[in-house]
Amino acid sequence: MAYRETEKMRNRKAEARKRIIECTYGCVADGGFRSAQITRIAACAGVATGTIYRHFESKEDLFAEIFRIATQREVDKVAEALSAEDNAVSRLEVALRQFAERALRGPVMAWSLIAEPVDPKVEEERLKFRRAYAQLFEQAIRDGIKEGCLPDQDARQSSTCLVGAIAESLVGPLSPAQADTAEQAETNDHNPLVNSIICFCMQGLTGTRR
Amino acid sequence: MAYRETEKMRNRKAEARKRIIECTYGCVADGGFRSAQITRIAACAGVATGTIYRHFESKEDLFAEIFRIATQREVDKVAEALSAEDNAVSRLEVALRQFAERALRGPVMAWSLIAEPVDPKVEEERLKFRRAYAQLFEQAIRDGIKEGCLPDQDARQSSTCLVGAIAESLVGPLSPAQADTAEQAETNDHNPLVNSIICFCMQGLTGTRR
DNA sequence: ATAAATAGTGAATCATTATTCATTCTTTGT
DNA sequence: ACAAAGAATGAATAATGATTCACTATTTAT
Repeated sequence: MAYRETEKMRNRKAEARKRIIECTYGCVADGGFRSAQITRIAACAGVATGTIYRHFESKEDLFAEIFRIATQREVDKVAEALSAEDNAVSRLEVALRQFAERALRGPVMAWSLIAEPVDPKVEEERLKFRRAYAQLFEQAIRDGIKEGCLPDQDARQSSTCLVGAIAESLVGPLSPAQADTAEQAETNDHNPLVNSIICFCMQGLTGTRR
Repeated sequence: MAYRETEKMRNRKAEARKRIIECTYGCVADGGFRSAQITRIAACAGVATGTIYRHFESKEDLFAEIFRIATQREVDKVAEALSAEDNAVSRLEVALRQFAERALRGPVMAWSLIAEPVDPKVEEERLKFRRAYAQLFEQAIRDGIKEGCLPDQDARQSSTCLVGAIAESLVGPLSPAQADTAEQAETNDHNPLVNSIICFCMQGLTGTRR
């Protein structure tokens, strides 16, 4: 025997892998999954196209991983907002605002995560992503019901509606055609758009029954 | 001169066009846009692939038209529900139910219209489609505010949230993986899913302020 | 230094479909 | 019947971009 993988090599490979991931992330944040071709990613990462395939089974797998990473960041932020020491209604409100404002701040990535057409494996991740959000909200809603600050309701269904209402409200402002409009939001953190969305959502949660 | 387009020919061409549209509609309703390849559509319509291009500029154009037609049907149904003689709140509730129930009854088409990845030109139609719904709801909300049965609110924003909440709630049940679950709905018109969605939405609209 | 083992390369290949266009078939008016 | 005009055909082409793989380079242990 002559060659055996050594620490040094392992590190180098890990770095290359990391670089590929970062470049893919960058490409997606910049122009969506559509614009992230293997050739471009490879060039950006300073490796040959073939090298990508030493680190990932396929483009779909790479994309799925990028999606997971990007998603995790967002979900973590919302989870953080929901774990504050406060009543459920306030926590939900802060979390919803976090969700919407972050999306408006990174519109291309948000659009990719929410609405860009993607391949099946990535779409699968998207469903998980949405469910992850919904589950966080769902738990908070249950808390709220227990605390008595929310009326009894189908927590799962309400959480799904929350995700939908926010996502839909953002699709317009986020769609590539209107990136400029969204950019304004970057400099304006008292965004009336966000306020209206949250108003509807909070009413949906807290409103009295007819 | 020897040949000039005659009524008979115009009819025949119109029929061919109609047949192409119907077959495309059928393919989409059956397996989504993805499964509607030109070859298959042509075979189904009993014409050569080239013939498709005598009637439509491109596949995208054909799809965009199909999308418009399918959409119009749905939007019309909602518009109908909203034009009833009743107060705005009741009309909105009936319309929302119409929207959701029709989607569950034709899950593949609904999925294609709401969530299937499609090409840019078709995606454009989708945005219009969603806006068309939103506009209908928006007007009804304005009516409701005027009538006094809805509290003052940003009608446009609320309507967008309505569309989002419903669409999101349906994406899970509609996604191709779960076509079977949706089929149950076909035989069960007292669907609890629909009721929960509508409950949230109506609260979002009517709820008291905190 | 040498050889075994693995890593990296990138031009060539493959796969998928939409689209074209040279050709054939139909219709129409004389 | 004939020829002009247009309609229909579908095999061939084009375009795109992911993936492969024969080859070169590098690393390691002796």
